[in-house]
Amino acid sequence: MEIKWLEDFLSLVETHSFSRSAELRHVTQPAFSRRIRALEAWLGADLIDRTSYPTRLTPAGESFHSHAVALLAASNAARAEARGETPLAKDTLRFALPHTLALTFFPKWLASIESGFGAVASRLIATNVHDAVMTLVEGGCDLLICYHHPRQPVQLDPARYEMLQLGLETLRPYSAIAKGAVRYLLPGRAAQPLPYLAYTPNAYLSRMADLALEGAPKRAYLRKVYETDMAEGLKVMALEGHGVAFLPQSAVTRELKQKQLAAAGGAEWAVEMEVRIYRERQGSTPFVERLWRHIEGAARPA
Amino acid sequence: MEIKWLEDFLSLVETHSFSRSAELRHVTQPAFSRRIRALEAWLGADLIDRTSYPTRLTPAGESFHSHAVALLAASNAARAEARGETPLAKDTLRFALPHTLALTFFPKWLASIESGFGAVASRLIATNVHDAVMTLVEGGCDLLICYHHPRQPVQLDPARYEMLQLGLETLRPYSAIAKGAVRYLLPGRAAQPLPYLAYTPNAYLSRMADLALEGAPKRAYLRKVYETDMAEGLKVMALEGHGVAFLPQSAVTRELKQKQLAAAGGAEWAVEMEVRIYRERQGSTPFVERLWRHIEGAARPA
DNA sequence: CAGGGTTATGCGTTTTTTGCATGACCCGAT
DNA sequence: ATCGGGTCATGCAAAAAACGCATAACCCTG
Repeated sequence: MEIKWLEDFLSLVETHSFSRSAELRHVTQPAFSRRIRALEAWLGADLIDRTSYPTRLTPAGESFHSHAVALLAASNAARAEARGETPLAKDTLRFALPHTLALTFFPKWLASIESGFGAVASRLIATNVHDAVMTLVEGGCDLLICYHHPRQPVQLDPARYEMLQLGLETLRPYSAIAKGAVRYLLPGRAAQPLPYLAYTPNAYLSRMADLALEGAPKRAYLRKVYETDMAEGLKVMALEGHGVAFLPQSAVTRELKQKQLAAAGGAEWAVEMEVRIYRERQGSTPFVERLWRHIEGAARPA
Repeated sequence: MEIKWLEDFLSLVETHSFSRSAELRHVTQPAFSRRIRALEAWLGADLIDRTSYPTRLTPAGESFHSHAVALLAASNAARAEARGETPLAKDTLRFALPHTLALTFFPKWLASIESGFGAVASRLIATNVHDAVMTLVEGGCDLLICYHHPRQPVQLDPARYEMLQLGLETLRPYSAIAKGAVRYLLPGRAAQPLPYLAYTPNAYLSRMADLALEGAPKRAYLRKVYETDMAEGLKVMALEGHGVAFLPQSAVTRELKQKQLAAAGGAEWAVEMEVRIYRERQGSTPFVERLWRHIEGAARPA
């Protein structure tokens, strides 16, 4: 049995879809399907009821879920200890965030929390949205902060995970400024499409950018010239004038003020996302509990 | 990471030898060595100090040992539950024994224990000596009963595992009876070697039979005609007159009485082994504790 | 009962693991 | 000091496993 299979299974429990999980786990759907079957064969019991869609867990799958979480947590703990990683100082919070939020939203948000709550020792795990969700599920973090959009919902069972909205974030197209004017402007022309700095398809913001393009009243003429999975990677390319990139507003506030970047289109090209924070309902330490109450209080009036 | 690697590691902890564990785990030494390295690579820390022989555990290896045991126990428990295996009735003892002892020694021994102690509900896991030892190490059983000989010691740390001697067992060569006399008699003749019913090399008793042959004053002339890893398998072949087999005395008491088998040589061809019972010092249930005390009392006067 | 979306299967290819042969090394004995 | 038996590591070719692609089988919805 491979530990990898447990991660596969947990991803499948979140998405309820073989093809979606396969994508998120960076394998093809047949390979993913076979890995789940291998896990089932090893277990000697079916985990998934495939007779309908969306797939459901069998009772065995239901009961195995908690075991899988515990096994992964134990294996991670064993590894951490073997590596001699210093255990976290007491009351250090473990946050999991997608890269972009870690670089833009998080520092300011933490400062605002600390101003009312007091200092918070924290460890930050920056990955992509899916892995951050997996980290929460596996117990690798106390709190998860990520984007949310109705068309690309984060799959976390509300019965198990509690959620608060921390704010809103607008994703818009930006471009460098040349001679005092924005260099590229949507929608572009069919004869001369704009160079497009895109997210890799597996990135959460890739789907958001697609939504923005689909939702706009006009069709955009774009020619993909670059791909990466981090907003910051697109930003530096945009700053160099390589093209148009959809970026979260909070990632570009400084560049806008310094007139290095400008919106490459009006509000019709924008998509609004929530920024959410999640925690597991069960098993919070008193410290997490107290902080959660504070966030709740700070968020509600807003 | 593969669960298999954890079993490899536990075997290595027992034997302190890559080559010996490789043999016991049914892979070649290079493959075994690489699997241990793979485990170390995954962990990010060395487990084994290879600078001297016998190999020692590094501090990381020392600390990982208990984690590995716990992980294996958890994975086995998860599997058992997923298969819907009914949990053992309360106070059911789990015994691990090599096949031969399960068929010969155990029934009588258990009866003698029950006569003084009262009924004991038990589940018996019959495998080979090495896997039985692994079962104890992994927490898959409460009690381990196996052979012991100074030249082929069972590698269990006395600090962790408590031991009692249950009795002695003599391994001797036997052969079918033809026309009132033993059919094959050691040492045989160089010109006409005796047909030999042998244990497969990985069997514990294979080594014991070798010791018997080495320790005898005369060289034996044998021609291997059959191999299997269970004494009972050799016995049925011997009964059919296929040759000479080294068998534990307790396996042949009935056949000797019924004059179907006879010793194929005198006491000079015999090897005496202990029958031992082991348990983990820590974590015994009160019931195991009570039974252990009883065995102790029954064993000491003998 | 079509059509889009989902999981399973067949097959050729790639990657990984294994076994064998051999090298490097340690240790005790001559 | 060096030899010899035994140990673990490494190079390489063969075997096994996993993967991706194409496609079939299937389910749900309109």
